[in-house]
Amino acid sequence: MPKNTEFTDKLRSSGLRPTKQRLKICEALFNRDHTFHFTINDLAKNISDQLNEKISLATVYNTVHAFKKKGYLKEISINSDKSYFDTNITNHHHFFDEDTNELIDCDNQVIETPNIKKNITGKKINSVEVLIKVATDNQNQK
Amino acid sequence: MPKNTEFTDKLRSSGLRPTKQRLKICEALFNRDHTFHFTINDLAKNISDQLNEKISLATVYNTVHAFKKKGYLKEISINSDKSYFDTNITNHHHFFDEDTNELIDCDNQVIETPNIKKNITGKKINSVEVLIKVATDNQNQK
DNA sequence: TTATACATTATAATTATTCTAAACTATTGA
DNA sequence: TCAATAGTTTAGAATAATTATAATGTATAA
Repeated sequence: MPKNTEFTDKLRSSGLRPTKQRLKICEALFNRDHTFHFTINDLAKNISDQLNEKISLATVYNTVHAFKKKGYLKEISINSDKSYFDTNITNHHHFFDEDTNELIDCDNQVIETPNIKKNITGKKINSVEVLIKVATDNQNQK
Repeated sequence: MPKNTEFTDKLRSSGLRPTKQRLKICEALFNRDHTFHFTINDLAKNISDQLNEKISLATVYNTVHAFKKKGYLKEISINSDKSYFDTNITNHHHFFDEDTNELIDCDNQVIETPNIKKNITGKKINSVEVLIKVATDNQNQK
């Protein structure tokens, strides 16, 4: 659980100015025991509700994308109507519960990262991710 | 390559009325040698340019979603700013070329479907899909 | 053939996201 | 310490994808 000076260092070390807003966003994202998933709206709401700070939505967008670029966040694509982000930046896989729209992390103990037998010529593999969609047994349409 | 009467049967058998528009959309989607990926805009444009038919965008949306619900199409989520659909409804995996934004199918010969060692209690696995992101070697930010 | 339930359509509404340009602020170095 | 300046924030406008609406049209069952 890093304190604010650690966030300041973290930001500075990656060339981002440690502004008040960015520090608040760091606090909301990284001052936690567990990693989690969020949408930009969730985050903005959380900051205004829990931390009692009003940060412009545009700034939250800017900052989240800046953090993603610096590798502090990952973007996840499950359904296309919203962007989800993940504070767990390790290589890991997901269960997606289609009943509840809940996204659950799981690691290589639960799902073995598959073997890639052939690659695209001249390209480097950046990530290999598995998405498992689950739902309760007795329902078959969305 | 089914002819229109086959599309009529296909639609009727799943409880969808074989309207002029739906048949045109079937033609655009399924009258092909290979499966492919598309956005709804692509499809609407293709129908108006290639097949010389103007179908309301709302109808294309309705129809694509109806086809998805019936299992004639799959939706793919790679990036969140657009919805992609796939006429290949078999269980398969994808390479995503981050340089060109191109999505490439690959089957179980190329990527072995991974073993799931633990599932969510009370849930049924609906799909297991692997997404491999690749890019040219000497570039590391988006 | 007609009634009706389902489809289509143009357009408006909504939603997520990005853009813009002005005001603000962290940093650098005089 | 104090500007200069380059990077940031902001509200609001703009854009783009998608969904809703409500009137018109059409496939189908009786």
